[in-house]
Amino acid sequence: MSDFIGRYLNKVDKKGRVSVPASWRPKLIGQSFSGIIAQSSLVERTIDAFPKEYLELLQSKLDLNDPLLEQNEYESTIIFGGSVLSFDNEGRVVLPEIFKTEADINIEALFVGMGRRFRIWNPSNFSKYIVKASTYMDKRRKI
Amino acid sequence: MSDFIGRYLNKVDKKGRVSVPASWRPKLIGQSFSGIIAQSSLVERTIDAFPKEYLELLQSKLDLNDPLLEQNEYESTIIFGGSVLSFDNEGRVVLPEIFKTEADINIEALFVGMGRRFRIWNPSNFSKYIVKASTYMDKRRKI
DNA sequence: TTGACGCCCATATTTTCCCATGATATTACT
DNA sequence: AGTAATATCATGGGAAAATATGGGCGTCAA
Repeated sequence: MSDFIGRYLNKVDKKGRVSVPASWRPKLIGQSFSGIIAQSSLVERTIDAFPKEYLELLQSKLDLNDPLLEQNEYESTIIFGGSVLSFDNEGRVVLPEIFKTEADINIEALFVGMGRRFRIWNPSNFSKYIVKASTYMDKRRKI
Repeated sequence: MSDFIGRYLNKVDKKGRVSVPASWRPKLIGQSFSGIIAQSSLVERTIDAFPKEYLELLQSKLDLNDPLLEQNEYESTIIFGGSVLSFDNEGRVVLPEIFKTEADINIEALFVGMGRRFRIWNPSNFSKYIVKASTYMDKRRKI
């Protein structure tokens, strides 16, 4: 049901490789492609990541809005800041340079589950974020 | 209805393992996963824990919303960004390092039932909490 | 020819599995 | 009832398996 749960801290080696949590891999392995779709988050300093199927889900939503853009939208999602990162034999992906700078990930990468997708964080950026998120949720609870 | 009732004090061994109270285990065993979902409490110095089913309930609620909404972002990070702790053959779980520091649980773990969920406390923190809570209730009664 | 990348192998570390022990509670039997 | 046999559970530790990590080498392309 929920694909990505939990929090995993892994190291980024000098080649830029990082292990994707083993328990998540089965959900990222398809017949056409094994790996993740990633893009710099538009709202936070982090990488948004998800399986290819999730992209297709988003796509079909967009299609409802404007069927004529079908082809365009799909491609633009990938081309603008989106990357296809495929696994090596050990279940790692290579983080492109742009993510390392935009999300500030160099030594350690924190994988954080969000249900249908996940994020990859610089651990200290995540600490700040979690404070923000908690505060928000706390306020909400009290309404 | 109320799944988790009672208090149990168990030991944490040097590997970080702790037995989950045997009487609770049946409620934490599913066909795909056996164990608990845990997260640092936002409001107290303790661990909040619950069955995975509870998560799936939340997921189906979230699915009704637009996956791109920011509100979802905070929610799903809090909810799914916790930890997945699965049972070993003896019904124990391993407490990740982060809990040991954030909830201050190292030698003993006190399991406290809260109905649908339960909490795992450092026993002395729980004592303080109880004092605080009862004082609060006491004041309220006098109003 | 340098570097990025895919592929392969080696090792370290972590996690899981399996079995043993002791304590406590439960049941059976006389 | 009193005592012995049995079951349940918490706990501990060693061994095996899985995972994360690090590095080498050949290929391809700029």
